[in-house]
Amino acid sequence: MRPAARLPKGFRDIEAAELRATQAMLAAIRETYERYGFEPLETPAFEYTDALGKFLPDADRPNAGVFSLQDEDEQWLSLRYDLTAPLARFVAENYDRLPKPFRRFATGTVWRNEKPGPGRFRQFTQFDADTVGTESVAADTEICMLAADTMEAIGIKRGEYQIRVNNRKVLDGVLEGIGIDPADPEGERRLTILRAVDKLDRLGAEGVALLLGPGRKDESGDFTAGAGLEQNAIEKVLAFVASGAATGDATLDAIAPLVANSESGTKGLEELREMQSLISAAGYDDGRIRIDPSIVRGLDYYTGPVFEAELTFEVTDDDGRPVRFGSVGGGGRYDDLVARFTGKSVPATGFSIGVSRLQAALARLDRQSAAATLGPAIVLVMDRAELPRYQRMANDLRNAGVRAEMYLGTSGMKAQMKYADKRGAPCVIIQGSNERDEGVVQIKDLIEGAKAAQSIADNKEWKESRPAQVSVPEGDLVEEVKKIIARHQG
RNA sequence: GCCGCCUUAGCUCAGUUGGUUAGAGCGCUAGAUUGUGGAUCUAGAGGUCGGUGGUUCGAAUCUACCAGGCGGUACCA
Repeated sequence: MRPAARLPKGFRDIEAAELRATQAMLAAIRETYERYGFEPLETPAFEYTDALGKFLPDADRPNAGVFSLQDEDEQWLSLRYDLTAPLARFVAENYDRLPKPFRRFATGTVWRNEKPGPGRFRQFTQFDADTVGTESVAADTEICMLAADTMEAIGIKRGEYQIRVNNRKVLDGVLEGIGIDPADPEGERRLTILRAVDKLDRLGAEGVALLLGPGRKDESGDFTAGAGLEQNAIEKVLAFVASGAATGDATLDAIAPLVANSESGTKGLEELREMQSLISAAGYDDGRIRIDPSIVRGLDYYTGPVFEAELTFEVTDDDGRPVRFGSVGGGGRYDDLVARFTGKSVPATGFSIGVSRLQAALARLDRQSAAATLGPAIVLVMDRAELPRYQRMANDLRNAGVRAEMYLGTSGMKAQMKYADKRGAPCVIIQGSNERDEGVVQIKDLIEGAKAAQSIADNKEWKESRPAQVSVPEGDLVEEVKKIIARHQG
């Protein structure tokens, strides 16, 4: 039986135009990260599963969320699901020789074995920057500024994005205030609360209130268990989440009374105040970076500041319905990740851009950075006996830095013209026996030709007028082709 | 994982109360046009109607299960 030619679920092929746009975006991000002084680092796609911390509890098998396989020595390997866990492994393994703080950026493919959805795939690209080895919130602030600069570097205008900042310690302070111990190792409830608050933008305050309390039934009738908080506890959490004000300082003042009785909350508030003063000193308090108590992040390894990059414009799908892309980047401080390996706490903070998701959002906006790239100039094969001659023309063009190819198929001239059209060729080079005898080549500008065609309805006229076609001496071929390309690259 | 909706040609979709050989537009291929991508006209290729069972004299149509897709929700360490 023949295998079906089919793409695995949740994966996708990426073709030329998108690939070029991706490369352009990666280059812009990289340039920004380099400018902040981060160094590139590449780690492999696979890590030992235990290094990723991905074994199922109480089982000898990796978590279902990661793609895993067993090596010949029966050790479990998993494809990385983010770039942070491999960084922690790298730092732990090379700790002594690395400069501290250690600052690196990394980009690459990550894999998650989860249910795919629109804009959510099982393989995608992230671009991370992290600073490892300092507790200073200056490092966190800088990461936020980096995130803002990066958004602008890839063509998102000021005002179209926002970097939102909060602090887990403040949140813990609020939880303490309602009788939840954040340090409780059985902190299921804390995580449930975090995740509930994380859904604020999607479900609204009423939805979150249900998730904090008895639970919520969604529109399909499915029920989600809640955190089981008392009514006044729910109100306290929601009050905190809603305490965002017009300015960072006003927000901080609004938060202050809510965490005044908590040591952790007070510490977090101090950190936020320090960040706020650094942010405004750098001028990023103009809306680029904002303190927002509703940002919590669903992951539980964050220990201090957390950030999210959001797009503030609406994106619609092909049917005009609004699409929720969620955050296009996020991060925060994770002071305990390296300690998993060394036992020694190493403070770290970082940010990850979801390149694929960001690009999908930009594509919806029709804002792909790279315009349609011109195809190669095509040398038509009019006479197969003269292949070497055509080959030489293509070579001359290539040596002059012009993308060119000789038609490599075996079809006739009409098909060759169609091929050139489909390839987006700026022009074709035609030399049949007539031209060869005269020592000339015909060069047809396909883009001008297409424009001219719009005003020609009659086929005879279309053929005879040969729009946008010139005859030049063979020696002028390269120069003429360059002229045509220059005209269309403007 | 759970809930709901959907699946007919490469794409977008028609298809009567279940009734002969399942259609259209676009796209594709070829010709009209001995050496010119467009336009026009003509012809052609392309379908086990998502799969497998069931009901029926007869199923694209009804039904059960499965797969895939979409949406919601959960999970996303």
